[in-house]
Amino acid sequence: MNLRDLARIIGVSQTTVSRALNGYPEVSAATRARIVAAAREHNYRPNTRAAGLATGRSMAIAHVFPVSLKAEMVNPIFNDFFVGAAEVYAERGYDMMLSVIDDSPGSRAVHDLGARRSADGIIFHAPRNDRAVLEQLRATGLPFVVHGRFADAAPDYHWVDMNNRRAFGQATAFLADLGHRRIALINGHASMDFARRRREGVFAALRAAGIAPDPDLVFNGEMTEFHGFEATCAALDHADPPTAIIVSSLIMAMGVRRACDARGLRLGRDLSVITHDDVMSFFRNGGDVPDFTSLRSPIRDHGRAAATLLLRVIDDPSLGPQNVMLDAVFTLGLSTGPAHPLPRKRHQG
Amino acid sequence: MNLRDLARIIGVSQTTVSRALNGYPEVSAATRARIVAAAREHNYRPNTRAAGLATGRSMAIAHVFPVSLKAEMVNPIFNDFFVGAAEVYAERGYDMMLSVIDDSPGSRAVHDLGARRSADGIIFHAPRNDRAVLEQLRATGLPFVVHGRFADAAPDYHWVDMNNRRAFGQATAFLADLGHRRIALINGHASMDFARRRREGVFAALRAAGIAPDPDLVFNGEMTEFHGFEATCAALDHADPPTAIIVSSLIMAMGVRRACDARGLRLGRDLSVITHDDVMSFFRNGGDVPDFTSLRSPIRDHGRAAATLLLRVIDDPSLGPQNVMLDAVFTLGLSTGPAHPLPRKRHQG
DNA sequence: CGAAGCACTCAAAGCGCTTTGAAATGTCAG
DNA sequence: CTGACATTTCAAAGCGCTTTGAGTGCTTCG
Repeated sequence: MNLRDLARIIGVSQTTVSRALNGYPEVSAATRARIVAAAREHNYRPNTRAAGLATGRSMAIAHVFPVSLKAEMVNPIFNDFFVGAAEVYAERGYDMMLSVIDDSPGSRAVHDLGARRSADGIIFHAPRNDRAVLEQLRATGLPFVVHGRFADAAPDYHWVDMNNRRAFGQATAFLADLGHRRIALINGHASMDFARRRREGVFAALRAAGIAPDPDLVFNGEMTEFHGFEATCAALDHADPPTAIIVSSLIMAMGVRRACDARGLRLGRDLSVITHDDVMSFFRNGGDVPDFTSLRSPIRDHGRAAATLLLRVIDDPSLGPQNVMLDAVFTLGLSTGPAHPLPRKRHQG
Repeated sequence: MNLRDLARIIGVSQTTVSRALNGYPEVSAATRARIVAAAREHNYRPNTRAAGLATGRSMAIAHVFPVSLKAEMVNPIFNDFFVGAAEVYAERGYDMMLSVIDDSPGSRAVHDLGARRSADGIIFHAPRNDRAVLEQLRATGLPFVVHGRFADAAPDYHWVDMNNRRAFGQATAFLADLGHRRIALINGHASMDFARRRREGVFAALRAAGIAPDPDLVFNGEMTEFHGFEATCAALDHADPPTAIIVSSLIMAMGVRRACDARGLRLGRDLSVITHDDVMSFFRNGGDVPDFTSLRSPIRDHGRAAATLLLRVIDDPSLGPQNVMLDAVFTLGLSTGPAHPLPRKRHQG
């Protein structure tokens, strides 16, 4: 059932049907009602591709992951992000596309995204410290919103991010106030922008507290439970082990907990842990009282914010660079307490 | 840069350019080389919508989640599934769309998916025991592959699923052989088809071992760490508690482990646990030796299998119903051992 | 009463591509 | 040299929609 057939059945022109269904005013109420009824009866839906070709808009948003970070796409935070974004799109009739694209220097993949015109806008995920991609994005001519930020690039593009520096600085200061002097950071890959900002936040707060940051206590790696476990073991095996650990995700924190269990350490007493918590639907940080003291930043809100911003920019391309900075909420749980130095390792003492 | 401009620049007709770029044989090698070079030089990419309108194919696949199971979309297994499917699509030039659609009885959302023609095929996720949706899918006229199965419907549609009955029966038999008589099952929502099949597998194997299934030991709920934790607590509080637990996902198993830790029980000695393991990138089941005895079924393979099947069906719509049944691999870990009845609860003894 | 204005409707052009059917060119046997 | 045939190229139609510019039939006003 297409527009022509429907118009023929009703006995009016295609123009009138199109106008009636798209809410234009030049159609009498009676005609409109007749057309709407017929469209419903015949289950008519405009062909997306044809409408897109005619209007120049495809009513789809591309969510793009650089292939260099394909591993990131399996990060479950994106599910909540997607759900948040999808809610916004659904209200406005947009479809959502997922693309893993080659972002290496010689690649045309980002450019093609624009040239092929299959989406009206881009949400770019998980930027590394590589601003070349930013130029590629600009060259597409499509509006885009970056989830996260490019390091060392002027913030003259649209982005949605959390305030990593502030959140991790706050956590560090809190631990320092509790008397902790040896504070480890279990972080994502060093090439990720958020990881860099988080480390900076921790280091700055350490210095402010008169503590010299120790690079040995920073552990970079994939944001997996396994990495959380291994990094914790490594930290505890250090000659001068930490009494507190700041963790970049709840999933890694579960690995931290497992490592503590394995060594008979109790969270909040033998070892203080603060974790960033994306507040994903699939992981709850304990029940009424959170297990972990945490920096909460609901990732679904990030998805909503990014999608909302992108649609705004699509509606009004003249808009100057829009930056949305979401603050994490510091939430006290059971995993932190005053510093109790761990017994030195046996071979040390 | 569009086809017309490009053709004008090169000095040939649009037809020739189109044919040259799409690999048709009616173009001389010399002309083709000239055209390909020019296309590359001018960064030409065909407009997806226009090509789609002309060919009737949109080169996109829709991954559909019923809104009644929006909660399911945040299940991290889908990330690995997406990545697997995306790999297949990338090879063939397909885009991937994500849709959460209203699958309630009166809704036209599934129908619209077909009528709007924005995708060439559908992968339908996480079916409930509701075959009305199956009819809606058929009515779209689009090829579709179901990830999972509809209960109580003839398998006369394309699906990809794991052999839930067999896997969970195998796990149950294994535990029974170790002397366990009280075996609990921590499962997904009862309305999910896979949950039903898994329970059937467990019950059948119990009966085969001469054990009467106890519905009290079946716990349905969301596949979250939290549900794993709570169900384990509930199971252990039972008057006649289980000595073994079969768990439907590794994430829930992490909740089981947490509950054991909280009660001072050791996995594999005080309580045997077998978990289904989707082998997601984000969770590793221990290191070289798996922590949990598990039924492994790499979800990325499911994604690849479903996408491959769908493209096959798109290429050849006359294909009869194709069913891909993936078997889980039973992997021995450290979480199982011979039955040791737990001490009865105090108020009982 | 005729011109002007209004409300409504329509035919046709165009979005950028693919594909059909025809034309131009080249090749070769007779 | 001609006709038959293969090769290469092209103009034009069409995919299903939106939108422009042009009507059509009424009402209203000078």
